[in-house]
Amino acid sequence: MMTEENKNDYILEDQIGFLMRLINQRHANIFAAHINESLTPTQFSVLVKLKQLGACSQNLLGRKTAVDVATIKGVVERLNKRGYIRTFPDIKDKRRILIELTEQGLAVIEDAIELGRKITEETLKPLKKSEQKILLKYLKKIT
Amino acid sequence: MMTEENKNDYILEDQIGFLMRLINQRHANIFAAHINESLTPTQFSVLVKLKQLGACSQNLLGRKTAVDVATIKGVVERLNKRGYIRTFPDIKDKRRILIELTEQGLAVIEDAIELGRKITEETLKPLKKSEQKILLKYLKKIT
DNA sequence: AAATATTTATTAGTATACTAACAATATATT
DNA sequence: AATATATTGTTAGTATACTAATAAATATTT
Repeated sequence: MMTEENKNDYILEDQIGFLMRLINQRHANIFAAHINESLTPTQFSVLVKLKQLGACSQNLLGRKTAVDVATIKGVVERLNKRGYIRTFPDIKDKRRILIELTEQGLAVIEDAIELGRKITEETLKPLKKSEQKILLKYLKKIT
Repeated sequence: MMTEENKNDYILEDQIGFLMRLINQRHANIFAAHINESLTPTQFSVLVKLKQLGACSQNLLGRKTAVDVATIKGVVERLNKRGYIRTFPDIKDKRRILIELTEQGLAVIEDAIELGRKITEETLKPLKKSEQKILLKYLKKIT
């Protein structure tokens, strides 16, 4: 039987979902403080992946960065408008829009990646190196 | 000096920020699968905290749930429209709007909390109980 | 008491993040 | 070849989540 005590022991601050939201907020702050070119974390991820993949479809880019099809459209639109990427039609598949980094986009993301290392480092700073490894290992398991 | 290899070893999938986004997505899916009353995680947090605090200002409620002032307004508006909370003016401080759970809201959140336990459990399921404790401990440290 | 600063709530604007419905194209099946 | 299925991209709608500017009320300082 459920006692009064049991009923009241739901501590919001101990729940993984709530904790993740707090950490996301802290990470977003650290991110914004480091990144000069005012990229969002999502835009950063998309540019990193685009550098790694080379020219690819909007759809694939979204899948590789875990950005859904409706969201990737706006992200690509804004990065395009700012001159970091360009788009062109795929001749072999008329459904597709191909996307690639511009020279400027490449320069921006190469700089940003170096800042990205610092962002990760600062986010994990409260933990020892050994603890950081364990944390990342466990986080990957619940992905 | 930075070698070619060093330059290319930025693995997006190993970064805390990217991992958190993936886990948030998985958690949101688990959350939506369990919660009947179609609450969002944010709405859930707000109702849990409101139950715990009792009547309080919109501003305090936002601070206690880490929802900023601009966002809490919409959250409160929607919960109000659905009849889960009611608002009334604070006589002692005319700036404030006080908020409290309705009977319906209390019933909804009491049910939802039981589901919340299962949501946390399922999110952490890939880890052993001992690993879960360590993960939460480390996550709290980087909050 | 008057001036200053802080707190609370609102509004407008931007950027994710998702669902659902849709159209166009490509692929697989019969 | 014709039909059915799957993929790609777009659009509309909802809900966070944030910044910055504003207004009203309260608290603090002088």
